[in-house]
Amino acid sequence: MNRTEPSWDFYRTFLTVLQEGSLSAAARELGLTQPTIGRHIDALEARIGFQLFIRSPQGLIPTEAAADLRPHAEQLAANAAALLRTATGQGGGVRGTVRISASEVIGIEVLPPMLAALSDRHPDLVIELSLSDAVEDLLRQEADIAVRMVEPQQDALITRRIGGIPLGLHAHRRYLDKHGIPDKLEDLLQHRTIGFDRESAFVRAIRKRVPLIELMRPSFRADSNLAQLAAIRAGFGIGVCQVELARRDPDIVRLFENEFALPLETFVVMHENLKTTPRCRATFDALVEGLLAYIGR
Amino acid sequence: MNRTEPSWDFYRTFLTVLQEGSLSAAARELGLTQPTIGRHIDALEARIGFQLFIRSPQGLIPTEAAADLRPHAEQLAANAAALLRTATGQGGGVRGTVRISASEVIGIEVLPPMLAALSDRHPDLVIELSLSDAVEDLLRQEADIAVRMVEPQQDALITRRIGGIPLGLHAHRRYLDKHGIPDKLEDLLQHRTIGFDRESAFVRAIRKRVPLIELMRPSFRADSNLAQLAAIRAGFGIGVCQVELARRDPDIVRLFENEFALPLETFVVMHENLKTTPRCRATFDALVEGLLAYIGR
DNA sequence: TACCTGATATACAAAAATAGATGAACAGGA
DNA sequence: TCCTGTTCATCTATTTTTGTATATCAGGTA
Repeated sequence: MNRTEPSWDFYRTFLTVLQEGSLSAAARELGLTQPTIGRHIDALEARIGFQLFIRSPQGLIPTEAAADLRPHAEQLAANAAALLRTATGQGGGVRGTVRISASEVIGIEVLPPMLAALSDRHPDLVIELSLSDAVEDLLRQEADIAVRMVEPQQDALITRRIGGIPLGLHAHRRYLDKHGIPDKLEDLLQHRTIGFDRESAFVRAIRKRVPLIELMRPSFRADSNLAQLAAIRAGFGIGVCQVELARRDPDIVRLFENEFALPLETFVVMHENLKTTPRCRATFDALVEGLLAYIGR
Repeated sequence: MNRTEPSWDFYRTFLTVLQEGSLSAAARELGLTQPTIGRHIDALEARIGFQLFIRSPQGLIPTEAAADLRPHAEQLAANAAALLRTATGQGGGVRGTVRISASEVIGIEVLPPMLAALSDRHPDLVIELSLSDAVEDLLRQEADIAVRMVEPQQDALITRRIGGIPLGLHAHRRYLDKHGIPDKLEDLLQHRTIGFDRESAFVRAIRKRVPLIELMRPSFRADSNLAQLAAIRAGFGIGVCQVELARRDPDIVRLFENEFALPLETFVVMHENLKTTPRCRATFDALVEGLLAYIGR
């Protein structure tokens, strides 16, 4: 076995081949050629002493060893991207790329106006939006700033609590005209409801507060809150969404305003390392300010 | 500004120059030549559009921009190293390099026999020991497995609680012969004591349990528990150390066995990604078993 | 079956990166 | 003051890497 460290570029090539599934596709992605990519993989395999891919005329099939290495390579790529972001953000003033992670609903329904205003104030700022709920994003540097619904535990993260975004039960007037307005919470069992596909921490929290949910059999299940919101807007049935978003559509009616109210705790989070970089500082402050205004403080 | 991503090797070169302080030294470190290193830095600077170093005949002085990029580059290096570790550990069976992080005392006084036994069982296993108390190590992949005194909060970490390592007040017989054995806890105020230099979470925990400590003015202060242990062994005065370590030296006497006993909670921690890799699994298990035996279960 | 499109592997030429040698600038010590 | 050891910058030859062109193979489709 060789003693020298392989070129870090080989790792990038390796990851791209994993992602693309073939030497040729990776070559297109990286702006290199297929023989070059092939040589990189050959060199890496020679160095670590194991085969990473089984070559076939249809492409490259990753071996188990390659799969084990994949998370490391992905993290390497995330770090390299983060480094490049801070590098291009250098030079004083708010400039460069800031990468924000938020849930789908927040990222699509809530943030855009705030980000537009931010962009107006800082023309040199490039905003990337990553829609994801994974809390790990920040630590793995896949994002600079995150809007999260659970409070992060890590010391290395700077967290600003925004408060609770009010959630409520809603349905479109079209649905209610057809199926009637439920009178008591128990009536919900007779209605078409919109619920979650998989069990998540958030769902468990709802269940705890409103045990009735346990009994409901949603006719429409989706993990994506955005899809649920779309289903409500389409008059599919009764579901949970942000009160503020529902209010935007005059045809959406809030149900059981007194019986069902769930505040969705919200936090803006940033990695400590980034607190001095102007672009992150400015974005962080803008998000905090915008979200505070959004929940009506 | 260029659009293409720089070679990841440039990041490695950049970090090495930061660490070594000169192009020439970095070249020696990396097994390359000084002109090559210089070209790498030039290319990186051209790409990001900022000067990273001020060249001088004494070496390269990093600019502020370079300092901002440093943590990212360091993490990149840690990830690359982690990737290479798992890569060399491939192939079934316990082989490759495992990197363990532990506090100084644990790493020097407690772990070595366990690690020796582990190494006997698995001759192909290479063990790296990193002495540090930083909890972040695992997430940043600077270590595969850690022995920690605080329970980690992260979901991504696999944690095994070992139990409390008993701590106690100790002094060397030589000291006691000269200065007398304190009769009551209050007498400690008249003695030479060994304490911490800086305030840490651990120190605060001790203070809470034994308020008397608050009043003590240690004549010997060190953050390093190892240095404190050495001071006790040298007969400097009265200090806190692991009961088990003190027992090894027949001339060290435990004081106030009933009045002062502090269990030091201990955990073995591993990143979830590594739980299937044989070398980490075997090391994790060996550490858990060894430490359980150490605290006498 | 013939043909087209995708894939990898190989041979050779072009391009790029590297090493080596040399010069100039600076710091420290005799 | 001069010598020595360090640094970085520059120029050129060489090595390495990459790209181009081509061969080969597998799987659809007319």
